[in-house]
Amino acid sequence: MTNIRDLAREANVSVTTVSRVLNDHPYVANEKRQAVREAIEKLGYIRNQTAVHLSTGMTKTVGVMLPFVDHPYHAAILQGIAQAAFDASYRFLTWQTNYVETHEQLALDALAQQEIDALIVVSHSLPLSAILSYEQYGPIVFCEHHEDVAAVYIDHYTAFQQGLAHLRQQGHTSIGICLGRPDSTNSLARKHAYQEVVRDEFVYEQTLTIEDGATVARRWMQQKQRPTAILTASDHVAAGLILELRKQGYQVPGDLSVIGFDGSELAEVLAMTTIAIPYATIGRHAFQLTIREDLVARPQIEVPSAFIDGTTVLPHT
Amino acid sequence: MTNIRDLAREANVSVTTVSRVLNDHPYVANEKRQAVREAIEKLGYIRNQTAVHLSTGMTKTVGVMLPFVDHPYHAAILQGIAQAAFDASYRFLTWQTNYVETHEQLALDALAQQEIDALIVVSHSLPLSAILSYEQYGPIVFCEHHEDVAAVYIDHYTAFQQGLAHLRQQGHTSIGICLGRPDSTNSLARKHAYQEVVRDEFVYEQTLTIEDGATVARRWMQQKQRPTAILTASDHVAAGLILELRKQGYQVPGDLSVIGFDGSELAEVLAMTTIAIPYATIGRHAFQLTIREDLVARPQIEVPSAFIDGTTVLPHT
DNA sequence: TCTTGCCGTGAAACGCGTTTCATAGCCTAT
DNA sequence: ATAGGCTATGAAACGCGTTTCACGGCAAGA
Repeated sequence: MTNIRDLAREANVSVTTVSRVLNDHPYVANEKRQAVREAIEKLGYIRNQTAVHLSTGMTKTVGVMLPFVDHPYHAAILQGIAQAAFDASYRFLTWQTNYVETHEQLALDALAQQEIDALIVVSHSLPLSAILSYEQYGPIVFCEHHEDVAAVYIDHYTAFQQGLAHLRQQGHTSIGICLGRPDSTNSLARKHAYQEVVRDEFVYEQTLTIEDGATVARRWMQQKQRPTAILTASDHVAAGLILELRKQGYQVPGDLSVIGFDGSELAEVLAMTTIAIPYATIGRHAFQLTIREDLVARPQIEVPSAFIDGTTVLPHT
Repeated sequence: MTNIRDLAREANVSVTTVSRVLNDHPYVANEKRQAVREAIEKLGYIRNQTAVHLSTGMTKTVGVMLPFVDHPYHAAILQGIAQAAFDASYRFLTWQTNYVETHEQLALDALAQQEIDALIVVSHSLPLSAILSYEQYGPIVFCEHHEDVAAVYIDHYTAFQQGLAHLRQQGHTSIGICLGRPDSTNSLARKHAYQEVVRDEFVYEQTLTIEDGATVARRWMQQKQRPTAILTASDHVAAGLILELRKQGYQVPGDLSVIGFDGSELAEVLAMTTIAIPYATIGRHAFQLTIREDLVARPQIEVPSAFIDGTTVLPHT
């Protein structure tokens, strides 16, 4: 592998000058610049990025801590990160944690070990304080709302309120909700909005996938006391719920009104009533925060959700 | 930042000994090992990974070139890669290329610049030869079948044959297919299987998403000459097709039989007839190939597809 | 004419962990 | 008694690009 010292020798200049040419520094005479370029061509030089990283103390790489890369919600955020990182000539390393704390720890270690310049935490299981103690090593941005932390988030409390308000407006009083991990930041906000207005609780927890939605459908069918409407925490869960019910001969929204959450393609093709979340935008903002100068001020960005009226809610009679 | 020279001074040993302790090399006396450990503790030393990378000439990182991180098919492969990489203590960098050649090039550059040790090409737009010319810089593994290239793939020709055979067995003679990018390796194999047995062609191209499936439905509804069955290249396209048709009052499989492709959760909840592909397995194998000693032999791994009988195909009468 | 100030260039230090090579003590097999 | 092998340790080289600092030259402003 030829290095810049070889180039310097070949072009009869110092390594400093070679470095300047490589980095487009202006203080290089045209003939020397030319000579260096020829040497690069002749020797087939390729810059060693690792050496650049060590020398500059930056890797131009951000880490992403997220539980699953193949769940639609997380993948959508990842896509936003990928796009913004690309635009800024950054790369991103992904830690798929499955919510296992020791795996999350590895992403934090990478930050401390200067393998990444900053970390985006999409969702986590470790306590917030444990994560924040690594802020000394580099910027950490969250995709969930926490006090006094750099974050880009949607207000799940208000979003759920919107959904609940719509159902109550349609005359529903017996309303159920599907949540993901019961103690996640988002679930707590959702449950909060729910418990404020609902007397008889129907809470289905641990619902993340289409299959989980189908499971909720089966549970609902067996219940003596049933809600007349269900607000879910994801379009996929809602889709599983709807499709399983229809498969079993029930009517949606005739027998059960359903509201999704995400605003995915799946919701669109099912003409589902849902709450749209701009996930890619969250990812983009999250990345941009990591490279923002004023990150020490721990900026917070709230992105809006949008209620989308579809055909999976009917007035309760 | 304290470094190993600080540690050496603090522990009264040489940097070599410190390095040995850090790497669990056996030739270190217990007292010295202990002294170094105490120095690490006292000074709060954290290994600089970038320096390790430069020194060893390895990054323990593989690159993944793929068009989209948020499409189910690619995300599923990514998930397999993530898992296998994790198990081997590797990391992975993702290049989301959108099939733009200049973006694909960046992943190749990263390989040449020693930013990654190996590259997994999930899907590409650049000519094969252009990609292979970078093999001199490190292992390259494909997730598509190509002659004389390290690859893990499924036989799309045979998989499609299976689907077509099933439809013909059910009496369908007027059969359509949905393809993704028309000239991709996979599409060509599929078209090949199709054209071998079908006389009147109904080929719907550029179908990748649920929405695209809905679009196919609308086209189908307007056609005078219609196929009685459609074989798709993804469950999502099939789902869009099915749901849109049902929304418009058509019967699936009464009016149109549909076969999906992927074996996704979505297919399951729709009880869709489909062809299951173990995408995560593909990802895992692909990663494992990158670190295989005998990669120069360009091993090929074919993973099997499985026909799944569902409820979206009826005999043609 | 003298002081600034910018241009252009290079030697050397810097970032930091790993690895090679030489050295020395000690034990075992011959 | 001696050659060979293993343990233990450190100096120095290595991987390689960036950056600081010092210096000479030249032009513009005082």
